[in-house]
Amino acid sequence: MDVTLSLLLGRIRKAFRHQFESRAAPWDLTVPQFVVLKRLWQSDGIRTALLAHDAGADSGALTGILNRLEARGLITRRRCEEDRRVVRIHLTHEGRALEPPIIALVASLNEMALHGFTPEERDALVQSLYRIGDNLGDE
Amino acid sequence: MDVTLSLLLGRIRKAFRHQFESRAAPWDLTVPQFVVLKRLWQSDGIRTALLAHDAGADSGALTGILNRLEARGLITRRRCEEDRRVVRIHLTHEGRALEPPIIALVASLNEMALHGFTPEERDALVQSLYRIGDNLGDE
DNA sequence: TCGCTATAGTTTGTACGCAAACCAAATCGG
DNA sequence: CCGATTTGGTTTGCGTACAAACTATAGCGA
Repeated sequence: MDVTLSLLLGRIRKAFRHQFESRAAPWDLTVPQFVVLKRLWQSDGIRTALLAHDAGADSGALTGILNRLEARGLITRRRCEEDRRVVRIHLTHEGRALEPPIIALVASLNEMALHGFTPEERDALVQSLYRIGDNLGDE
Repeated sequence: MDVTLSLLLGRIRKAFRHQFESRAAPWDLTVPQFVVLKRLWQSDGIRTALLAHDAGADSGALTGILNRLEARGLITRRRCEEDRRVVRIHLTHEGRALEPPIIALVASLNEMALHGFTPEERDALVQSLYRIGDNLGDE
């Protein structure tokens, strides 16, 4: 086990991103942008801080991602009236329209990644990954 | 399994990096810098392209990493005499001296990540990760 | 030998990840 | 009610990842 684990994860991450970006080329989406949109598809109009947390990005990085998504007309920013420090992110019609094809794309990508795994193996893998996260103080 | 797998891997990656960088703080090393040094500890004097490949970075990113390691006196660049396009990377005394503490650090970090795993579970996990890499066209 | 092409690295431009500095709005204590 | 602190986001600076353009050197064929 000299693979250092992080090298292994890094290779998978790279392969995953490469597959995603080549398949998502028609929409010109990066993985982080997808993760942000995915969270918005679940609940539109959430605030920046929650979106950043759930998407696994810090607020600094999220600002740039949101700028690009906004420039492309996929989302809009709206100041919250009750608390004017808060910005709420809303999907546009175009942003919402991406959900079906992109979700299907990612589902097939996950299927590709786990091709040949039995349900038990998949479950064991996911459990192992959760355990590692816990061990490393994921929080 | 809506976790998208990539989110799970991303969280682990982040936790791993956080742990590494806090423990490696005395040496001020990033994970990519560590991976490059690790490869050099195995075989000093290899060429840039091989180093980039084995460290999982492209040559473009490696240039920056090597610049920083060189500026800190951990490595030196040397033009190859037979083929003057090639640059060979050599460890300095300081760079070589980092090996024992950093290797020990990473070993304990891997141990932390896999705490509570039986040898069989560890093996199954590593095999699963290799299979995923293959499925995604790791190459 | 001359031009063509391939190869090794560096440079450049975009997109993040992360931490720290910053600004504006809200809240708290006296 | 006012100053200090806290909170929500943006900006900035550094370190990659990745792709594309560029430079220098090598090797190849006519």
